[in-house]
Amino acid sequence: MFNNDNDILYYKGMSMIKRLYKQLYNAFGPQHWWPAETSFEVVVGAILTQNTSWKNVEKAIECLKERKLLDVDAMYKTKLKIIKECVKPAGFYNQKAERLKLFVEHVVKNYDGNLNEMLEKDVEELRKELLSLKGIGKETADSILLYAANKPVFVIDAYTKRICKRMGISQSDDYEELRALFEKNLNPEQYNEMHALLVELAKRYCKKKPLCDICVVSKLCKKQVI
DNA sequence: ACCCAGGTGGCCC
DNA sequence: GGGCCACATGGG
Repeated sequence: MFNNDNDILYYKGMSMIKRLYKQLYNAFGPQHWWPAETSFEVVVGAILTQNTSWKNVEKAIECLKERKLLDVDAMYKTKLKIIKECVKPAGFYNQKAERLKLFVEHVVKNYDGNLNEMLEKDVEELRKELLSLKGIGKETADSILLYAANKPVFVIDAYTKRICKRMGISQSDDYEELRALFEKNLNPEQYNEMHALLVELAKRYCKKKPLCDICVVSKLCKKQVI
């Protein structure tokens, strides 16, 4: 047993991804993701946060909550115009509102409005189903799979790609290739935490310019975190 | 006045 | 299969 996580020997023989996980977890602690109370809220958040800061998404979700629209049946019955008003702060509001509508329509028509029934399906089948919906691409689908359906799927986002490149973990831009790499190097119970930790890392050190994630590495190096 | 944010779909070649 | 572009608000 190792008694000190900062001891270099502790990391010997570990893959870069495993090591990064340990080091980020030591530095930042548990992230308690996804920030949502229900699985439907995860779905809504995942769609709204596409190329949008979480701060803006929170405003939109707050509005939906106040109007009692954070519910499959309620949203299904609500006019598109109302959804658009609520979702406005999250940007791209025309298409996002439309895509939320399409999602709830799918759940109502195929699962009698029971989202959990849909989420209990087999992973691969569910992934294909999600990807077939307009407005749900790989990252959004995998966020829903991991955080709403509790499936062992790792989520790759722009931050993850950037950090991988800068740290020399992988130069690949291929989504599936990166996903396979993380899934191979982590336990399924770590997928949730790792994705959240990478986002936290990026938020702390990659704020201003894309290039500055080079300083992520150097800053954390100085602190002997990485 | 820029640049960016926890992407996606549609078009082009 | 890759390279652009529109989509839109709010914060630095």
